[in-house]
Amino acid sequence: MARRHDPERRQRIIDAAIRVVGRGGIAGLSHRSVAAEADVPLGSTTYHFKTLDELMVAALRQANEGFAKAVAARGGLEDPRTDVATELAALMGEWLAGDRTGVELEYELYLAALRRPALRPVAAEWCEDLAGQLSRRTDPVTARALVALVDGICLQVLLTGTPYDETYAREALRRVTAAG
Amino acid sequence: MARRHDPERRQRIIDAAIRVVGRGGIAGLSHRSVAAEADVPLGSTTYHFKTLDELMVAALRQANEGFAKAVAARGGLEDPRTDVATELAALMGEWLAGDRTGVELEYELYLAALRRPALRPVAAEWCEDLAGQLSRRTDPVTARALVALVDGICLQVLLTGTPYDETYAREALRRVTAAG
DNA sequence: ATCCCATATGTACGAGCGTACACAGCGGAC
DNA sequence: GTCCGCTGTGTACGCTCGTACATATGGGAT
Repeated sequence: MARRHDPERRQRIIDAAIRVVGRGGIAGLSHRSVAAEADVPLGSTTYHFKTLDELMVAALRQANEGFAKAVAARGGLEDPRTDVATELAALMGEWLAGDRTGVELEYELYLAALRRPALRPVAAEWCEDLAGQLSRRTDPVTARALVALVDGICLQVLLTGTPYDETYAREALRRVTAAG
Repeated sequence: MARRHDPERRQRIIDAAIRVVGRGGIAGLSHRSVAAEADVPLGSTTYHFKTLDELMVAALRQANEGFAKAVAARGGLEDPRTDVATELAALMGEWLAGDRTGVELEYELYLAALRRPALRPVAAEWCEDLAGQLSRRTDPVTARALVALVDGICLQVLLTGTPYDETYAREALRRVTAAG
């Protein structure tokens, strides 16, 4: 049999789950499909994650961390010389530019919190993390509003198929940043 | 056997689908569950709706119409004496106030467009309808931004479990309405 | 009166699912 | 060295699902 006490086993399963959701959506997520993708036996997935909710929590948390790292790496949100609205609009453009796969995956896990209370704390983390980054440049209320607007704009692009309009996004974000 | 050529049959199935999604989410939607809810045989649902996507399109469209009617009935968006931001914030408060069932149902069908291209035109209709109503009071760009912000604020309430803060929503909406 | 077809129905099939459970083997406790 | 428990594995059960299909029937067209 395969080696025991594989410390990477759990991580391999999470990575596989993310690939499965990216390819076929949450609808295609099952203990079996993840096991096949990760090339581990069925019992291994059910052992490490009793329920699919648990697996989704781990996958969403990992996706969030990846996004946060990508934002931090870009660094524009910390540079006081850049305009927050411009920077956010550019960030969205970059995110939405490539194929839909990446952003679709993250939003699908994020939106799954609508019906799965277990995911809500992780979804809240995402909002708070982004709002926290923005709080270095604006007040908390504005930061929160910006996060909501970013979410709304991305969603409309993804849900309606409308192409992303960076100029429009920048203008809308700029209005929110303009204090009371 | 039951009577033939029942003209209400199709409508009964759509109504049942909406109740099923409201109760158990899209995950619980199947030809069988809808057939049971509508008290029709299985073959009836598969006959009228070859795929579940078709059924979801019909359900989302009906839900959208219900929402549009509710907004129109409130009427505040047409009264030039009211503030658009205040009116929208109040509308959201009303919508989010009761149990989550109604708004959860509509958002779940709406968000399903992320992965189901068949739903995107209907999701786009929803955005355009609301933006159209708002266009009587503001320019089209502002209207579009308001719709995005409304979506974002509602989502964050629903996804994170945060209680709705009408004062905050009104302030954020007000900033967007303030012309550039 | 006859025919045709959209509508309506019941049943059966194969696939995939979560779950449960018995068993295997490693590693630390003692 | 012995034992125990956590990690890992394979298999089988019962269920629900979409789909296909043979069949029934009513009403409009001819």
